[in-house]
Amino acid sequence: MDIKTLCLGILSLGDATGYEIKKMVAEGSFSFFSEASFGSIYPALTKLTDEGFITCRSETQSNRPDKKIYSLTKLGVKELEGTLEKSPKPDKNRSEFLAALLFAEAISPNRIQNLVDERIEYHANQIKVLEDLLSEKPTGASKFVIEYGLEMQRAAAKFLQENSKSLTD
Amino acid sequence: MDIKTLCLGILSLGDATGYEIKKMVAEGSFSFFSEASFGSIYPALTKLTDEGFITCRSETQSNRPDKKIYSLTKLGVKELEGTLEKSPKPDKNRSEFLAALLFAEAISPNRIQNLVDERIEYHANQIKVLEDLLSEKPTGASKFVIEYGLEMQRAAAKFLQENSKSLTD
DNA sequence: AATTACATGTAATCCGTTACATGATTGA
DNA sequence: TCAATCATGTAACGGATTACATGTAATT
Repeated sequence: MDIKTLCLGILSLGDATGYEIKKMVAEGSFSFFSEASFGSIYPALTKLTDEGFITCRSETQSNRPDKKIYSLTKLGVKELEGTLEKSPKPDKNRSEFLAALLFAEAISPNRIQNLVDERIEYHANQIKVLEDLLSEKPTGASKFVIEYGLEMQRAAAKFLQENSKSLTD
Repeated sequence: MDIKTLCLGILSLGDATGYEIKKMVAEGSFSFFSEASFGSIYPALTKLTDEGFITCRSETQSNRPDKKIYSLTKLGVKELEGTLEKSPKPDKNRSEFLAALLFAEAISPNRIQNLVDERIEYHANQIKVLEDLLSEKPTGASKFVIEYGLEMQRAAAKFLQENSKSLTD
């Protein structure tokens, strides 16, 4: 999913500024399947405005740049609908941990137990973050996505705990 | 993980040509956490050779370009060891499916059931692919990684089946 | 007859990050 | 006092994909 679609989608949930979009992508339920920096979000919003998919109104502020609040237009809704009709692309899961396991086997076998231990802690952290998000009582798809993430983290942690000994002996 | 490290790691499992590395990354147990195209693999191998981390011997073939078989050097082993000492970076999981769910809720709610159905089929396919890999009787970390992937796919499919109704009502 | 597998490599292009530029306010 | 939050935006740079270039042999 490109950043323009991501912005369109986030704006479908409500008006927002570029700064707010960045925050949602960095911290909210989006953070588990997407990333984006200011350097890509701001230009995307400008382009989407030029294309007529969103509009922008400015809110004057003292001591800092004007807030630019973006809203979806009817054309933008159509565009997003069109995108949603297409089948989502397969997931991209990139795990340095799994790669490290494969390579450590030959190169430094004594590192493996260590990698697994670190990983279990990693999952514990991820679970904590997701539980915090859940405690804010999200509803609908948002809740579903967070619970999905939680389930995946728990399944991964469980698998590690039950099977890691097969790696070290 | 950058492509140079990926090549180094794959070569730690045994000598290989660029073409073979590409195949492993596209089809083997690597395909579930990494990607790379010829356009990045060939230049990476050239660079690694220049840096002394791998060596290259050519095998003449009739009717097609010489096979260039790469091997890790001692320096390359050290380099890989150094990389493995560092903690792996957090996973990157990008799922257009999850994003589509969040956005479809507002824009085309009647698409949701459809998305979920497609997704269940997607998992079924992934499971088939992984089971095929398992049927080749891998061992060690390779087996572990494939079983890990299987477990994740099954957990995802199960979650969907048990919770998707909360999305549509 | 057409596609896939084999086998390597370069160039154009895209997409995105990082760093830079600017600057006030609030909390630790 | 130092970091973080708020707020936008551009330019340099990097990393990787796609398409191009070349050509045989086996399979469908």
